[in-house]
Amino acid sequence: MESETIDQKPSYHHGDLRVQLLEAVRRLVEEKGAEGFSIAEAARAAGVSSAAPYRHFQDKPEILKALVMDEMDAMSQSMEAVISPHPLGSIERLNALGKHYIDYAKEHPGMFRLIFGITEHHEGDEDLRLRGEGVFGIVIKAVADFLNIDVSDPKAKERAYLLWTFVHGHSWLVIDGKARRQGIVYPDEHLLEAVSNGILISNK
Amino acid sequence: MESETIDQKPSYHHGDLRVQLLEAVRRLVEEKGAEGFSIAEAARAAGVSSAAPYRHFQDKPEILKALVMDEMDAMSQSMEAVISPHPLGSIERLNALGKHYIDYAKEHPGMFRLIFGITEHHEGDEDLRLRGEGVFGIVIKAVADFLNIDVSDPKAKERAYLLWTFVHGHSWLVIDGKARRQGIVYPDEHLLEAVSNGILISNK
DNA sequence: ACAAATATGTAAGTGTCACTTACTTAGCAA
DNA sequence: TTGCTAAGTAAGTGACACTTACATATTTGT
Repeated sequence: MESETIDQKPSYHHGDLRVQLLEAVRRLVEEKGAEGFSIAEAARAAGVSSAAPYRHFQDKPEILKALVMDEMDAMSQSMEAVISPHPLGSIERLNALGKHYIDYAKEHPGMFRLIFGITEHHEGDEDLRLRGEGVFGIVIKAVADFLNIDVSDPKAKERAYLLWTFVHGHSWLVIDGKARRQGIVYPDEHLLEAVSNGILISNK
Repeated sequence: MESETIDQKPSYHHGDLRVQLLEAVRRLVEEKGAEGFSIAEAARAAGVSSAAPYRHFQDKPEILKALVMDEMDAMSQSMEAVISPHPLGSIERLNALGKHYIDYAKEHPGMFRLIFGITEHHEGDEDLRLRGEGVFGIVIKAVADFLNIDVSDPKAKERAYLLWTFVHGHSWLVIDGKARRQGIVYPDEHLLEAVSNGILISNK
């Protein structure tokens, strides 16, 4: 319970601008997409001048990066959370991860596009790469456990990548409306099962 | 041989503006991405004022739509072309389609993002939906032929969709650099084989 | 052949945005 | 208290999407 919207001492200094800007940007990205939001509007939402954000972030890409880093950290945690109820090495663990990815895309399409589509101005960014590795590592681990091989076994990474391409592709096609527009109506669970069956079980 | 860049009669009317604008936009999209190009710059490239494009297109989305429609028509044709050397019902036909999709993404990432990512301002557009259906239909047909079932069999569409999610996801991950940054180095052919094997052959 | 209608161009706006610069204010450390 | 610094502001600059009023070609009807 720090300070919420309650304390409105309209002091010259905002006191919590960085955080509130990121909140505003998150909301705007969700509403208008990563390309549709403007720093100016986020500043208005936070009640400061349009120049104020530049005291906390260099430019637009840097704001987006900060948001993505926060969200990827949260993603790692929520991924761990969704697999925890299922026994180690079970296929349910893997399906839960896939479902989680797809659900996230459906519930937060704007953020999904941002997180898994960013790269434009962040091609060599090590902070982002590491976080990506963290998330992907969870999948590799689950695959390795399921196949009963070591995480360092190249096969684990290869299979994990194949699963990733599916959920990634499916997520995009769903949030872009392309799946529905082509009459694709299979429930996610059905697709996930078909995929893990084809990729992991058939040629185990 | 209509008129090329050769005839430079600087008449008031351009004569070929629509076409040249689309060419300029295609180039700019490839250089700067679908969000990075500007109508103003395309107009400069075509040697006209920044207001001229609005005689041919209502707004930015409409220019992009025109470009996408042209490109999807071309895509249908090139898809037919790449499968034609392989025997009907062969797995090579399918792999050729997948390879073609991935190669297109790699060679024209800007256009790929545009074509397979558009939807922002075109959610209900029937022209685009139909063209998507045309492209997807080619895949469904190839799958049906391979499985020796009718194209109307729901199984054909389902399997085709699974293959689509894979090549779609893989293409995005590759052009976004996420695959390479996570140390994914398998050749496309290897992945394609693993997938068609898992999705189509194992549980044929 | 010629005039009117129409298509296609321009110049000069408007409003918004990203980002900068010069200045101001508040908080903190000495 | 004094001054350094962090974090605001106002007022720009230049680019862009899109509009409006006007200009010039081309086409069409007679």
